Amino acid sequence: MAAIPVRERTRRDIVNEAIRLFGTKGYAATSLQDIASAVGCSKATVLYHFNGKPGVLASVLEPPTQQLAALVAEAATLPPAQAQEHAATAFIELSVQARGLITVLNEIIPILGEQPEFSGLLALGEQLLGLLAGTDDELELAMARYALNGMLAECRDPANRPDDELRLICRTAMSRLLPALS
Amino acid sequence: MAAIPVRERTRRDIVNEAIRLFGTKGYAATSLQDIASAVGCSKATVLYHFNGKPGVLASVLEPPTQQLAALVAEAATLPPAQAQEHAATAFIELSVQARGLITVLNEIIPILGEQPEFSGLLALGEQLLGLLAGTDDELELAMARYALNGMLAECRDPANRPDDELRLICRTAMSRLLPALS
DNA sequence: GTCTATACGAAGATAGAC
DNA sequence: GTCTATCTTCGTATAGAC
Repeated sequence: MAAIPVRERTRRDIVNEAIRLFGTKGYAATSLQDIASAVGCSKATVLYHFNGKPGVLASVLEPPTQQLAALVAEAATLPPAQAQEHAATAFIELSVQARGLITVLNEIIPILGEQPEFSGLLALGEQLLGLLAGTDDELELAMARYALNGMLAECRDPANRPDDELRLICRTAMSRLLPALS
Repeated sequence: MAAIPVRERTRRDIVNEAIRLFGTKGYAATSLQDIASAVGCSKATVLYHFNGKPGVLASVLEPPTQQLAALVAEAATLPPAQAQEHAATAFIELSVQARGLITVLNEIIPILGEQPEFSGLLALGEQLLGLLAGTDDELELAMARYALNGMLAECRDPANRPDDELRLICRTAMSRLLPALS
């Protein structure tokens, strides 16, 4: 097999440790020194590979962002009613599987709008809201936002809840908030 | 009229500026130096009057905490069905009126459990969940949590939305999530 | 009692040697 | 590409003037 370039190897190690630390201790409570120590390098090395702590965060959130983009893209190919159903089901699944990072997402929402690195994620969130609401009505869009934000919070609350229980709760709440859902 | 003691005057000034700054910039983004500069005193003076930055936050959150305590106490005197209705209506009103601080609350939720100064607020939140759910059923409790967390997030989202619009959204979401509500 | 001045450790970030 | 050294600012703590 081909050798992995040193550059990519170091970057990957940093991202992996950051995922682990952000998911357990949270974003704010994890220092660059924590990440550097876990990887076995210096703070300066982390900052050489990434554009500050937000840069590390952006790389950590990249995979789930890609998954969300795929979700939205696939829903766009469906007729409205099926698009709503697909968005709801797939987003619940995505959230349940990325629970650790959803906790991080909750933490950084207040600063999400300020960092241009996350404008893509914000835009995807807006598209998801439209898909879930299935209409342009302001009140229904608000219900979709309620559902999304409630889900983000629910993924955080009890850390060790069975996935199936979390799925049931999220699905029930979605069905109640969005009557058009089956 | 009686002269205000210097001690209380300084404390009040600090709390008022902290409320303003926390509400606009957020808790983490507001430094003790910011507060001290706004008041016109030194950092050390702030720390003389309050037990660190969390101490300032505790004083800032004290009025809404008292209001929440009053809400829960009054609901406890009512029969179950009316208690649920009262909890929902009064909590929506409390949240709408304290929007700026609700934003702060959202920000500090992850660290709320670690600071003993806020254990009272956490306990009140649990009691409120029980009142809203109106039952011990785990799923309905989760729906109440969903409603509460969605509301906290909704109070944050668009800063300059009319109060009445926010009330309607919160009320609609609560009614859908908690079918026992009228 | 009330406040100013000062100092400490840790954080994110940068500069420059190797 | 990685390091050490350094800078600034943060929260925090203490000594001492008034």
